[in-house]
Amino acid sequence: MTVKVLALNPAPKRPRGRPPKTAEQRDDGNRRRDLVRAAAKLFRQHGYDATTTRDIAAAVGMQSGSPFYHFGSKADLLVAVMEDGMRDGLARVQATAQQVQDQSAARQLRALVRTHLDVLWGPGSDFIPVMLQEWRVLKPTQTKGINALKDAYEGHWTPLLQSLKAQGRLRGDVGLVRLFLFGALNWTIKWFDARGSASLDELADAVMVMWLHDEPEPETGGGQDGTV
Amino acid sequence: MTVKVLALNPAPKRPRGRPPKTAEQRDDGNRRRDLVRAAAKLFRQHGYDATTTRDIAAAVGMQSGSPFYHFGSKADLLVAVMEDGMRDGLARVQATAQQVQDQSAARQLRALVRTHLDVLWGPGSDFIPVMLQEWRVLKPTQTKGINALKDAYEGHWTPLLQSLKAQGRLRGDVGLVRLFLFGALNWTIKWFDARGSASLDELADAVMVMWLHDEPEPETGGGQDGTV
DNA sequence: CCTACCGATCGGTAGG
DNA sequence: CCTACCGATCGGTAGG
Repeated sequence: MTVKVLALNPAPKRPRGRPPKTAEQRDDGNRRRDLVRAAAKLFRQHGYDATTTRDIAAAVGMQSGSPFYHFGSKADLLVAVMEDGMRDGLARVQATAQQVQDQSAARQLRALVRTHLDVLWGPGSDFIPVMLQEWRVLKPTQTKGINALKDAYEGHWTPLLQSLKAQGRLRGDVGLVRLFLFGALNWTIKWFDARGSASLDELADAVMVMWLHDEPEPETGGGQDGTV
Repeated sequence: MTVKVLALNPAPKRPRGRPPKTAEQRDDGNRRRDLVRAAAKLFRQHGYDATTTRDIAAAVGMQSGSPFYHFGSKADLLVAVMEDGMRDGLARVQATAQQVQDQSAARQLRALVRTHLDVLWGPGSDFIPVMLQEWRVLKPTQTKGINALKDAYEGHWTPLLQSLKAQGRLRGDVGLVRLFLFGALNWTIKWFDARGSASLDELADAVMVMWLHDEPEPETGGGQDGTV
């Protein structure tokens, strides 16, 4: 049995003050999530500035002032969208990295690329596109926490790119490779149509074909990996 | 002597109503350009929505309502920024393409890439970044003319990419290659710092190193490149 | 979380 | 191109 022993938290065993509406209680934590989800969708469709807090409220059946019961400002809502998105994206990348850790570096990269495309385009993923497109509306103080998540996200890629470069299958400065690779993938939010002709798998394949160079031939007869 | 014989225009030989300030007269056509330039700069810095028509007016020393003497709406100003930017960008790409037409396909591509980076990052080039970032605020009817310019711009790339693919130096579907290549380059508007460590030349070199594959070896025995 | 509301801002216009 | 202004919208708040 794991028992939470967080020193803070005044042990809210029994409800205080608020009438015991169990149905509403159950929703309670979800209302905030509903707002974030609706905000993500609307921000993605129309942009942050063009979306009003009234739009977001209406999308979840609230009155115009009610979002401010959950969030201090419209910008805080945007921060929440980005943070939730990055937290989820990071989890997905971590899961993928673990699943494929025993495979070849090339296969690992393909898996990460595919996961990244899914983070951008999979069902219910408006969060990261919003982050990518609306990054500049936030001030540095507001993006501190998100930056930490982004660093962790990118951290999963660098060693892989380095090992592929060591194998001669990737060329150029690894830092630039990563930036250009993310650029190529992230830019899909400007042109890719999920209902269109190409699939995410085809996109991932194309990336690999374009970027991965042939394995250098072994020097001597029996060399197995390129070096030795 | 070229004499304007435009049937319309009631021949404004002598100034009517307005006092004959010749200096102001000389600026007349430039005021509009001033507005477009100021708009580009401000749109780039703060985004379209966050920039007010008052900001733009102030930037060129006008009163708040005066931009609407030159432009019907704020959106029209954005259209003008994009159109001017694309017209200039297209001219630059055309000039480059002509200058290097006798060089190898690889050199031609490198030249185009470098020019594109200059369109994005050279002095006074806020126009295209604005276009790339604010594309979605315009309705399809407003982007018709710009789309034609974009098609022409991209038209300069496709045959080159095709010939590089035929040489085996570029891999994957040419359409996707172009999209991913533009993506990688355009995404620099999100991270590149013109005052930073890397130069535009280094960026262009990195792109070539990453994307271009080794030339396939000749079929017959005397292989000259990687083998023997 | 709703009701009722404020204060500021902003695109745009009439009229010269 | 300026003066003076309108009308609407919008983020946010008090008070329950």
